[in-house]
Amino acid sequence: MVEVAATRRSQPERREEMRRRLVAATLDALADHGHAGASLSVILDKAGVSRGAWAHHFDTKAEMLALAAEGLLREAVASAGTLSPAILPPGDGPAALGALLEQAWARFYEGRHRDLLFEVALAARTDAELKQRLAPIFSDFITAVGQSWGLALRPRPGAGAALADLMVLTVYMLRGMAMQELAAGPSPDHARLRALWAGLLAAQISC
Amino acid sequence: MVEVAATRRSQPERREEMRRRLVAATLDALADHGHAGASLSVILDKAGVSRGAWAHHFDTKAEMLALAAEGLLREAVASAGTLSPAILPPGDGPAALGALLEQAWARFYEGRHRDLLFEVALAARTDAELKQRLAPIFSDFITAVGQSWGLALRPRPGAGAALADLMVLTVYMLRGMAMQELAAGPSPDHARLRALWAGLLAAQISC
DNA sequence: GTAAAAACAAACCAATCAGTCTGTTTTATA
DNA sequence: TATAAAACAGACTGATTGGTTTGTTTTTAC
Repeated sequence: MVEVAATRRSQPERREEMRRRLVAATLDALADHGHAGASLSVILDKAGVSRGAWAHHFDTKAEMLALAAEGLLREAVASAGTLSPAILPPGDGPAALGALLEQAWARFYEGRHRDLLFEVALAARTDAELKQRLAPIFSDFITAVGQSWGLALRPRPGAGAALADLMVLTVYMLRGMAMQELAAGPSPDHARLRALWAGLLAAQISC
Repeated sequence: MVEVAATRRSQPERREEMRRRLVAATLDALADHGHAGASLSVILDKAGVSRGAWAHHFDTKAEMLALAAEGLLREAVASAGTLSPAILPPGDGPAALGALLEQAWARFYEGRHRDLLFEVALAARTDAELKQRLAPIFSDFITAVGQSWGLALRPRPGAGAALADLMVLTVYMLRGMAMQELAAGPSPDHARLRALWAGLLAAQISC
């Protein structure tokens, strides 16, 4: 009889991995079924975790959801801070700005990440506790975009708009476009519209 | 004993009014509690309608929700078509465009209407049947904005961007801003940012 | 090695979910 | 005015919800 060596793990290891699995499964359930469909049973199935084990690590579903949402948004804030400087090709304005837009689009406003962002924002709307925890992170995201994307950019001499403001407007536009794709499906026009936006920005920004 | 004269109503009247009440209550519940919290019981409480009466008029909650969402969006499409021409003050560009933006903002992207728009869009994401019914209306909205807002506007001679595209970008920007307010609360910067965008538009558009 | 604590499993619970069933009231038809 | 049909009310149903309870396995501390 072969005895499979039960991988012995310390309790901190166990605890951390279990909580990580549960939080990940919460986001998976949110992405797959939306806030309304992400029941505890669905989440636990995805995590492969029993109800009893779950209860040992979290008091309520709301607490677990809040933790998952906070993690998602904090990562987005951190990611926003590292977006622009590295990827901007030097020289020609519209193309470089276009590349920045495409990076932001792909990172935040397509696919699963976009879906989660919207699900979490909407969930917070009607849940005071969740809203209180998430609202400041949403604000941080905009602040991060405004402050850090401008690092590799310079306003053109005669430009009437501050760099930070232009970057915030850009993010808002991408978000609205993302919502359109979420609701109506992807549109072939959108890549062209992003390039058009980059061109308008280039009149204000040099890089 | 006073006999209150029971207001006699025809069956078509009854039917129509009951369905109208139920659809209105569905939107109220959606606005107040979100998709996840808008249970049939909540909706029926708001409507003041019994379960039996409801069942006589709708087969499923999903069907009623779809009808409510369709109505909401079709009204928005119609409203988008009548937005610009009447309200634009003639003459000076940035101010007129600013007024257009503020109109659009107030009509679509503030308060209850904004909340419902987002709730409905997100609900459709994970509900294939609902998505199939709503997606074309979301597309119609963008088409309507692109086509009709340009009626009172003219591109400036040297402008590189089509009017319709600029209007669509504008709506996307407003939407993204709306989502920020939904998630993080209203921001005093946003009115300024809208005016800033109106100024940038004025470089491309004369009116 | 042994006792305590942490981790885990699964049966269980009251409340609520969407939807149905049965019977009553109101309107329409003849 | 009698009969049928539509409108309505409220009790009821099985499934599912978030959460609890009881008992077992694994890790830790002595």
